[in-house]
Formats: sequence, C-alpha cells, structure tokens
Amino acid sequence: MTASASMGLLPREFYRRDPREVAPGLLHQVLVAGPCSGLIVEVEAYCGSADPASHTFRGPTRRNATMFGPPGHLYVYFTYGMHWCANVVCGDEGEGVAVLLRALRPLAGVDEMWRRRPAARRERDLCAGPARLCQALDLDGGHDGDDLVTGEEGVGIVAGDVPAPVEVVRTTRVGISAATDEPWRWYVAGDPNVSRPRAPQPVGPSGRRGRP
DNA sequence: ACCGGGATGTTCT
DNA sequence: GAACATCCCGGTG
Repeated sequence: MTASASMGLLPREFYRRDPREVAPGLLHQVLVAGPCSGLIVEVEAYCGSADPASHTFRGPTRRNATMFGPPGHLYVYFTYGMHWCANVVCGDEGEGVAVLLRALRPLAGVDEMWRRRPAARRERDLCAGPARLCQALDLDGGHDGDDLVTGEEGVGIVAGDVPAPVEVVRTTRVGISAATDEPWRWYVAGDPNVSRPRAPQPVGPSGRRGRP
C-alpha cells in the first residue's frame, strides 16, 4: 500500500480536527491492516489536557509520544499486562488528542482473524472491543506511529463504500475512572459488532445497579 | 443474561 | 506500589 489518494485513503486534513468531530466521522469508514479490514462501528474521543482520562492529560511521556505527534498516525499502547489498543491521532501536532478504535465489523481477511482469535465464538466477537480488534488485525507496538495517510506501513483508513450510518448513538466512555460523564463515545445503532450495546450505568450507594 | 475474579506486566507517581 | 482506555472463563439464575 503506497499510493494514498488512488486507494481512497482519508487525507491528513480529515484528522487535523477536534477528536470529537473526527470520531463520529470515522463510523462506517474502513480500517485496513495488511490483508484484513473492518468497518469502524464504535469509537471514543480522548481530548488531551482537557481530559483527565486521556493518556496525555499530564503532558508528554515515553508512552504517549506518538499521540503528541502529527495527526493521521496510529497510536498503539499496551495495557493490563496483555492487551494492545489502537488510536488515531487527531488535532494539530502537540495537542495530544486522539480517537480510540473500539469495534469493527470484519470485512476482509476474516479467516486470518479467526486464526488470531481462537477464543472468539461468533464472527461478531472477532473485533468487538479495542484489544480484540488489535488482536484480530495483528496491531501491536510495532505499529505505533504508523502513518494512516500514506499507508506505507500497511495500515490505513479508506472511505467506506457503505453509506453513513443511519443512526449513531452517543454515550459516555467505557472502562475509565476519570471524566466518566463526558459523552465522548459514538457507535452505530443496532450493529452487533459493538462491544457494549449500552454504556455502563452508574452504581448507586446501595451497590445495586442502574435505575432506581 | 449477568455477574465476579484472575491473568499479567508496563508505566508513572 | 498502584493503576490500568481489557478479556476470558466459570459460576449462578
């Protein structure tokens, strides 16, 4: 993959915006990684110094260097001692903002995804979750910093030939303990590949869940 | 379906 | 030393 425009790769300017704008715009675009690809159906925005849940909230570190770099690159990080997660760097260089890719609908290379994810039981489990999609598409620290615009390292995002989603749901983000009220998660309504159909409900004083 | 617990190690305070 | 942008498995209804 080397000829960006001819392959329909999204241009640098697409990413050079607030991640809360980019995130919903990524729904129904196609993430390509080597022989595999998937339709993006769930994303979250992380907003740098304005966002206590963002890796870049406290400034530059070794790990988050890519996120402070130019937009349109992949930021891949390791967590929980065993999982990788992939983001798309947004905004301008130095802002430290990005969009986390949380779920895909498998399109191409599905056999390869099954091989890499023996724990999956159904096709919709292959890429339903940020660490699952990285496992399925073989994204790890070796892809941190890869340029999605040139596609030179084999990863890119191309304009989907599927129409924009009919209905998009906006909720709070998943799996964080800070800024839990910010509605910076978007997913395609009704898509079975979404990792969690609902956002987690707040836990009340009784320890019980959900609605009073 | 929904829950709880364990795995596992890097990163930053 | 604590936290962690998670996942999987095995329990119970």
